[in-house]
Amino acid sequence: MALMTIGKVARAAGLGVETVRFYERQGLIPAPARSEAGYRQYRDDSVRRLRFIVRAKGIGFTLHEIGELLELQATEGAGCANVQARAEAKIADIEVRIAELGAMRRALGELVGQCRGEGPVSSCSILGDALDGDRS
Amino acid sequence: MALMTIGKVARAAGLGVETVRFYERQGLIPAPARSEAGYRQYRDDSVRRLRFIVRAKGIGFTLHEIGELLELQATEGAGCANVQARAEAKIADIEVRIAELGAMRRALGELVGQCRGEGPVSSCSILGDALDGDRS
DNA sequence: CTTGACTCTGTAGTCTACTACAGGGTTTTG
DNA sequence: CAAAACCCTGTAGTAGACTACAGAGTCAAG
Repeated sequence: MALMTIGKVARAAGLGVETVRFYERQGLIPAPARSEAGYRQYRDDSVRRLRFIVRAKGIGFTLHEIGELLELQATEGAGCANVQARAEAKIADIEVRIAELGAMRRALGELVGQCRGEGPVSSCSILGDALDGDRS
Repeated sequence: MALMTIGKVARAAGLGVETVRFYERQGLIPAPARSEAGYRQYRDDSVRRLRFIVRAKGIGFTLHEIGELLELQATEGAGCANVQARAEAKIADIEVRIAELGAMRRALGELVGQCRGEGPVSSCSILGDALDGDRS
């Protein structure tokens, strides 16, 4: 399983062939070696990289942000401080998202709790309250 | 501050006028009352609703999902069980997102930890490892 | 009472992230 | 050794979420 065609990496990563080529055009994955006939030849670390992209996308990162995350990983020797700073910024970003998702989950939890049975659903405005209440 | 024009709600919510009209077309906010001249007249709860949309969007919900969240809140009396089920599904959804963001944050944290100083950044591949390692 | 800021409807353009051909060559398999 | 299944490049179309006019009416300050 040393080298595989685009169809195989795509399937392994759960993507379409066109999407893999698209990611290559976007610079998210490096252009792979080519066979004599011009076929792309991938090694299995490409699958890892593609899976990473899929997961990051699922979490809500844009392709551009994913590109940044991948660069963090790739940046060689020099600019370690830079890499670190960017990683920290990303972490802060993620923590904000987590906190806000937590607030939303709590609000929905309360909604479910109060909705128990067949009440008048009048308290469903909790949702809005809990979520737009504090903003500072 | 009983009634305001679209420009004012837009500014209060941190959006453009066109975007507010767009959200109305999409059914995310109700069509407001109109002045004699046909101007939209908003009450300040519109600002809350718009801010909710902005925040939910920031967290990574699509407009469609936001519409669903807002419906949960709005559904009157009947269909409480339905509302509950949908809220629970949304909670499960949110928890998955939180977990994945947590994994990503931990991975980035490790990256930052190891990158401390000015090492050769060779260990930066942690990023990939931690994130695509477990998938079952 | 004019001028500039604001609003209206409606349509069209932009950006992101794909997705789908067209038209052609290559590899594999029955 | 065909025929199916793949791969190639390049272009164009789609869906979501805006964003920007055009052309016209309205309101508020000086």
